[in-house]
Amino acid sequence: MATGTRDRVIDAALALFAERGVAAVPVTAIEAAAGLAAGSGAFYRHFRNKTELVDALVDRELARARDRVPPARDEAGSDATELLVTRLRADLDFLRELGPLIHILVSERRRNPELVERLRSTAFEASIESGMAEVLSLAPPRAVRDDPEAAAQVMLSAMVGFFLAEEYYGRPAGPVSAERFARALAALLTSGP
Amino acid sequence: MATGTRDRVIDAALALFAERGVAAVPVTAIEAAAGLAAGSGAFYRHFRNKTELVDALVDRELARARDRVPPARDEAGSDATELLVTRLRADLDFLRELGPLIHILVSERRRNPELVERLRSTAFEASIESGMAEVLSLAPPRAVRDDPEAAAQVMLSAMVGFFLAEEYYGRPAGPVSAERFARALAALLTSGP
DNA sequence: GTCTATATTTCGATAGAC
DNA sequence: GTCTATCGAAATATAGAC
Repeated sequence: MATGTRDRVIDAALALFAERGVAAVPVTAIEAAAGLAAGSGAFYRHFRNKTELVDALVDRELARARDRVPPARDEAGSDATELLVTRLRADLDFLRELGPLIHILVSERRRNPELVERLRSTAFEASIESGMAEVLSLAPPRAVRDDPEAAAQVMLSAMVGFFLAEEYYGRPAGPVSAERFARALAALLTSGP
Repeated sequence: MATGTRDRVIDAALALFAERGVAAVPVTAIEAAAGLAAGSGAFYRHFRNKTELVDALVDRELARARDRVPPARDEAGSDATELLVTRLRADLDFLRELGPLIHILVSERRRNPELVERLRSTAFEASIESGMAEVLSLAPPRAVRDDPEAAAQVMLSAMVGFFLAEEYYGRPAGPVSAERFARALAALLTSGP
């Protein structure tokens, strides 16, 4: 596999970086995990250095995230809360898929301020906007109607906070499962019966 | 200053670790930032190695966080939402104070699973419990009464998520200020007029 | 493209003078 | 306790055979 190795290196690095952090993973460890001889410079046939690998990795994973098709919605016969729960479940799955990339982006944020700004001004703002539209379409309570933008950020922040606690603590941090969390959040954001 | 240097080293390391991550900061950089000659082993008169420094740093900062006295509440004449906003403001200030420590704990979580568990089983669970008590005492809407534990975790997760977005993006990530965020969250969790 | 081998740099850690 | 000096280990990166 001529060009397949490059992707194997990225795959190996993605897992190692997410686990230990970029700075703590030597190139030799990446080589080993990618099935190359550790200590051979084989890595350098594919990337000039570790920095360039990080860039390529982030580019590839962000593109992958962008291209991900949102699952088709089956809304028939559901009430507002139920619809929102479905969305929140999908959001959490998405975050979980992106988990390794997120850890890397966080640990590399100081070395890549332009990337941070790109994410903020596109992904973040788009999330708020779409969250606002969603929540407004679902018979929201007064608190949501009063400031839909802030309510959308509450929704987004809560999901991110839950996801990160899950990641940090290894498993659900408390007695509240993801499903129960999503239901509680959805119930707060919709009037319900 | 005999023992003062030790604390200066910890202070310097706290800032550097939070900024770049523990693994990426060499001992020489810590020495320089603490006013010692970079490359001299002066560091090793105070700590056996970097691992021991991390332990001492985390211990010191966690003790500092535990000893922090919560600001006295002045509740007279406030309604439920207002009381909760006050609490959320204080929570966010607390998180901001702990910012550097939080980054270090996150980046070191794989190397210190016992510490992670200690945090989960004390700080996390205590936060949920006290959040649940607080939110139940404030004329909550039906969604909160249905599952107060989950509602408390929504509150905690939202605050953590907001705080982390602020930290990651450098400043408020979107058009919603901390104050506006706290108001929206408090309004969702209380019936309010 | 991958290997063995190695040059080079950086970092962790210690010895000994002051 | 801090310094200069330095050793040894580990990591980055290159050279050249296959």
